[in-house]
Amino acid sequence: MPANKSRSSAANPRLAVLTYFSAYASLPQTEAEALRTLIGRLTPFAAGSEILSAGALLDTPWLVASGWVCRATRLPDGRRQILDFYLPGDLVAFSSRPGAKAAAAYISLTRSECAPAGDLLRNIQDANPRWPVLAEICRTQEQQIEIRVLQQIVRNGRQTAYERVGHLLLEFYGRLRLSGLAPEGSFTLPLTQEILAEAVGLSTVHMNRTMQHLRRDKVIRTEDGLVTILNTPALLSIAGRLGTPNQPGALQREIWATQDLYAP
Amino acid sequence: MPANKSRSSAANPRLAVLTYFSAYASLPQTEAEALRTLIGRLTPFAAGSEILSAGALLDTPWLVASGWVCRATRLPDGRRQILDFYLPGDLVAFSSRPGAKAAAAYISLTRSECAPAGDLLRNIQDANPRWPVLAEICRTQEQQIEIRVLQQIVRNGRQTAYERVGHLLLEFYGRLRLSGLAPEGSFTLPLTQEILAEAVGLSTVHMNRTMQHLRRDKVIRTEDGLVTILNTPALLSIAGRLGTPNQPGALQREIWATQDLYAP
DNA sequence: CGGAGTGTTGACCCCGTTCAAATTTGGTGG
DNA sequence: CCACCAAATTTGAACGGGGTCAACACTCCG
Repeated sequence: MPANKSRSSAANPRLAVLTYFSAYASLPQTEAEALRTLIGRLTPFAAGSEILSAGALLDTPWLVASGWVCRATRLPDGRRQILDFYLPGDLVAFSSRPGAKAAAAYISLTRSECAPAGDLLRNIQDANPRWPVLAEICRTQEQQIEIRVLQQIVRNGRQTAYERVGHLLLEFYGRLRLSGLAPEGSFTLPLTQEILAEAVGLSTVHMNRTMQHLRRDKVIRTEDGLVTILNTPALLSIAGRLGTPNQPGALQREIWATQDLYAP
Repeated sequence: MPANKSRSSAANPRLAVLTYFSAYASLPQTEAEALRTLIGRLTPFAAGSEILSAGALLDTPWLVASGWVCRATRLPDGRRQILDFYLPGDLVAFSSRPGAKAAAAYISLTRSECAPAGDLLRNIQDANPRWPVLAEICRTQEQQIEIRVLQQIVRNGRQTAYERVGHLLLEFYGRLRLSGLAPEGSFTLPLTQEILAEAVGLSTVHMNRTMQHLRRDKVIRTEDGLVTILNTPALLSIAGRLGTPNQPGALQREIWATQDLYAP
């Protein structure tokens, strides 16, 4: 197949951030401008490079403008566990808790561009923040990170390979949609299957077979680096086991209900 | 065997809290007294009762004085994943982030006694806290919770059953030692194997077999509800795969090094 | 053209699940 | 103190999900 490598939406890496932030709340003039200056100067990171190492003070946060970043831990025997992902619009190494330290290393999985977000950190730590809406968004992001981390536990602890991969793809889709990076049910996935496997606790080989399984079931399609979701209800059901409504009420509020998690 | 059921160190449930807190920092007079008043009035929770439900505002934190508490999520098909544990001395439903919501339900696994810790929350949210040392300890606890949650991901994602159980027991041991509840290498484990399995992502049956395995290898001993660690180096090696030093340097700082995590 | 990185496939096997049933433990009331 | 029952632990047998170890194909790049 010929090179259709519009691999990144690199047209304007800043657009994703703006779309993402205004998906959460409409920014007043001042704050929109503050955000735009913030992402005015971007720092590039090479694929595989460490943005912040484990144990470091979380006093130099970043805002991802393009590329994919993660938090990861390595076991003594060399195996790696990816803990969570940071996509364009996300805050990296950001903690409003003063004196907080990185519990794991932050690593840029692809080439990426990030903006130093120290201003956002200082803004949120102030009792009367200059940019209240931005502060609110930062707080929401911190909450979302916690939810994602807990979901990662459930994924790795209680779900089958098929369900894990489905849930992860759904997470990516839902998040990228907020920043306009997943138009028409498809998004660019610039990660190797090995990396996906490291996130979801599978071997590379089985990761590959599981994706094939999802393709065979016509739930997704993949071409080049593009993932297209063909059957959203099916994917939802796979990700959340919602196909089997055994327990009647009272469970919708649980975090495990994936549906409206990314629709603020 | 005759009833040797000194099941709980219920002699004085407050002692554990005090031991625990002074393990982190020596409290000045005022703060020690503040802590003692705080745990003056304890609220009992029944085994299995919900302390705070998922989605609720985290504005009513608790301090565990006795018993075991956890955070847990239930999947639509009824299976449960335990996310993390809270032992005597630990803060439950505590978040310094204003407006934070419970990402999962808090549940008392055993009968427990907790002290309302709203004062500690207000103390830490103040820019100039009345009790600086207590504030520091609360912050440390928040950091520890994050580390534990990430470790839980690695456990469920990358470790075998044998390693998971070993690591979890080691975590319990290390934490209980800080509050004086694990004298002479043994501690009371008031949880059923089903609950342990729900934490570590195993079936109840296999949880049972794995504990037998650990006993057979003379790593631990269990009698009644008491767990005794017979071979600490072996347990450390199992928990952290430290038996195979494949990767030379630079990894000690990773959070996965379990050794000194609970020796502040 | 060669080599590294990634995706794909096949064969084999073991770790952990599932489903039962048996056994032990603990609690409760007679 | 014993009978009784529910909960928890333990055991067995059979199955299958996922890991491991190869080899191979493809693309990208120097």
